[in-house]
Amino acid sequence: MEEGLVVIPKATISRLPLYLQVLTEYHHLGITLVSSEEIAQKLGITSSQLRKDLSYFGGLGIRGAGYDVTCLLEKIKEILGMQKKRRLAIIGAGKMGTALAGYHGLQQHGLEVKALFEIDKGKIGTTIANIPIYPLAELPDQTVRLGLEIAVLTVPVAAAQKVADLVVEAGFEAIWNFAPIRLEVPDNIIVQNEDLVAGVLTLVHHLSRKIG
Amino acid sequence: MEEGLVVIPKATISRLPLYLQVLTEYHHLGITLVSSEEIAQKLGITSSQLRKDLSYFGGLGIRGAGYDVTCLLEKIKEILGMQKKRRLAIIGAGKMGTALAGYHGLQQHGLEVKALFEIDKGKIGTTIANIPIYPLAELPDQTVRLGLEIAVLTVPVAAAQKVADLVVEAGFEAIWNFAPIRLEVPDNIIVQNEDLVAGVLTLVHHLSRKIG
DNA sequence: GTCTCCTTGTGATTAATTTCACAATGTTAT
DNA sequence: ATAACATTGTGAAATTAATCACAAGGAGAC
Repeated sequence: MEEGLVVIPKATISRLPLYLQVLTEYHHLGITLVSSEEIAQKLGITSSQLRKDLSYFGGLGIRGAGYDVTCLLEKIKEILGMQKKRRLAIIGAGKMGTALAGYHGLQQHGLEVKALFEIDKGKIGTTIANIPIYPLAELPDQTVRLGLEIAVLTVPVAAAQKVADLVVEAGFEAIWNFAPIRLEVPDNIIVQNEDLVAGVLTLVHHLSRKIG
Repeated sequence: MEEGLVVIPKATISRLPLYLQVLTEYHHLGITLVSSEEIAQKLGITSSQLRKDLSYFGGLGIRGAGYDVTCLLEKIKEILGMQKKRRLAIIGAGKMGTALAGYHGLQQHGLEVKALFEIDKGKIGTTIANIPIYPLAELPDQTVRLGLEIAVLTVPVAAAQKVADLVVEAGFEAIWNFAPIRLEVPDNIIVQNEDLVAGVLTLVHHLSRKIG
């Protein structure tokens, strides 16, 4: 299985964060070796799917034994591009912005929240979780000065498109969008939509099939 | 296309919340009729995919004209099981729990947050966004009293499995889990994982392919 | 009413993904 | 060193999903 020649299925990439999650758990428990069957059961998938997924990245396992947890963790981090630290800015210091600013999970995965941006004058100049809050007008300057790459949009839906335009203008490479709207941005800007409502509606759909 | 006989693809179901999102947008703009091509462009999918998806639910469109926005919205809400209101409880009144308690998007989709649960004595007895905070010990009683159905888990990862056990014990039907861990629960309990880290890591992967 | 135009709905086709089944190959015990 | 065993890695088969292409049918003009 030579890398570069083979295209890696989107479906495989989408599962890598899950693998990262359970492997991190095993790592914390001090487990060094794990079989595809164990991981698969934990995730509710088949072991052959896990093995097929991992096979795209070369022979990572040890036949007869399983996978080395540390080794596999490193490999997945590499594939996901997590070796390099990324600098984020949160746009919108409301409830959700505040929650994300204080979320340790980001830091733990190499994601550094360097700045918050707001229009509310009362918040500007203060900090949240030691992260300074700047006026939105400073977005272009601070983007360059701090080397910001990813913009986290936690603004009201009515403002989201306008803020997205500013973010693109300021030179961000990617947007992590929490507003329930499809943003229109140039093709070279990466957008990841984090639609919480979509998630819970999937749950509601299953629930209504279960209990009516 | 007779309903009941045909199985609806999972992929189709997973797109319904997106359709709901853009249709709601059109509805607010006062647009009453929309073509599959318009919706598809907004979502970055093909119009034939949209039409195929909708075809599973019967002839919802008007040939030569498009789809009636209001009518289609109603139908999608029905399919997703959104007609009935659902009662939620947020377990963990930290930053994320607070953010969700004040999030209007839930209310707008028929999801009523009736209670928060905490172990921190300082928070118990107070309210967040007019929602009372109860001690975790009252979970079983309040679940019955308030008719709670969906538990939103916004507790630290170290506590998540234990809290999930309590939630199942208390009689909840479903769990919306924000902790980055795969919960082990009985088969009849619905779990929807909302792993924010997974979302942003997908973004990081794309970013590292783009700029290294 | 008829003709033209437009957009849906869908069978057929192609592509993507998952599962199967087993050969390959490493581990462990003796 | 050899045998018995366990688990990976992977072609082939099966399943699921997306796309194509066009017939069906409703809207609007005149």
